Amino acid sequence: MTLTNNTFIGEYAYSLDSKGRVNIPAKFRQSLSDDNECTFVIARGMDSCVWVYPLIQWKDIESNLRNLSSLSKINRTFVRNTARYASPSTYDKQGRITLTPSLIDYAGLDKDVLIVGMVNKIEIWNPTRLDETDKQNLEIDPAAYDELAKNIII
Amino acid sequence: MTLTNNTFIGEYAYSLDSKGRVNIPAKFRQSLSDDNECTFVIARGMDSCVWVYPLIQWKDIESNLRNLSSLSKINRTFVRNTARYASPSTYDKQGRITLTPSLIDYAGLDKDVLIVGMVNKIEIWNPTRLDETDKQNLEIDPAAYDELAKNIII
DNA sequence: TAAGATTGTGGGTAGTTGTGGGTAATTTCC
DNA sequence: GGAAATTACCCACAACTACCCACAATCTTA
Repeated sequence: MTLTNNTFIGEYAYSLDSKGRVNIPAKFRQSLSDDNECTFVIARGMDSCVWVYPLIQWKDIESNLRNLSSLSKINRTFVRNTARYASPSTYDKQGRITLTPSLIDYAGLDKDVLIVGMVNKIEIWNPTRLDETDKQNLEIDPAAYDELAKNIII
Repeated sequence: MTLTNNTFIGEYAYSLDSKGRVNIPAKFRQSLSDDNECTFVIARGMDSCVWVYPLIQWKDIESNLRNLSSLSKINRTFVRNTARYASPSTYDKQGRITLTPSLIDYAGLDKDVLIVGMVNKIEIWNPTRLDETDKQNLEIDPAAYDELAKNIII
């Protein structure tokens, strides 16, 4: 069975080895379209996790960044913060990508990691941190959910 | 793996040697298209860092500058400030470009430097100064930042 | 149920990359 | 014109990365 291309759902408990490699779940790899050339772009997530984009998805972001003139200070800051911690990573014959030490540190990753499908991208979490984040989000403003409900049918 | 040509992302901690040479990260060199003839143009950044453009990207900028009429004072100032400190630099067999003493001084570069991919160009920073700049940017108007983020799906 | 294929994990090796320094060619200045 | 300084080119080494192979656990299929 195959879902839509470049679409990721589900959760997997995998491990990060001593060389900073994590396996990308086979189902996720199968979902990757060929024009991605087996490559993801890893970046800082907005929560304390690692974001993993399919290459072509990232190229979209990149072309938006390219159109921001560096004359404006806010543009420079935005481009820098976005591009700085991003890097491409092609998976090896075993299906693993290599994370940078900087990202491992940022997300506080240890041996055991949780890989979460986020539809258009993938998140890599330290399980403990995800628990904590979940707890905080229980207190989410119900009004915000209502606002969201206007935009999405579930 | 091949990303888009002349596109630079990621952050690298490299060093400036006694001869004023810095390595251009291998990934950045691989991204350079052939028509650049292994040449960058180095210039003063708008923050206190060095900007490094691929040659053909710089040629674009030059032709934009050419279209600014010198009748306007702000144009004259802008063109002068941009052109004045710029100079081409071809990398050697080890992949290093040589910075001018003037630019090293301007960016306050020491032995340890941080190389940052800014999509269409590269920045070379004194790590301490980048930290300071980051802190100042925290005070940036969040509304303006959000506005920017709204137009880019990340 | 058993055999085969696939998937996740660990480690070894060869090639690449970053860094320092040396030498020859070129330029500058007296 | 010659000496000094600067620049460009080359070599060497250490650290790192990407690639390869091996194995065990899981899933699939006959």
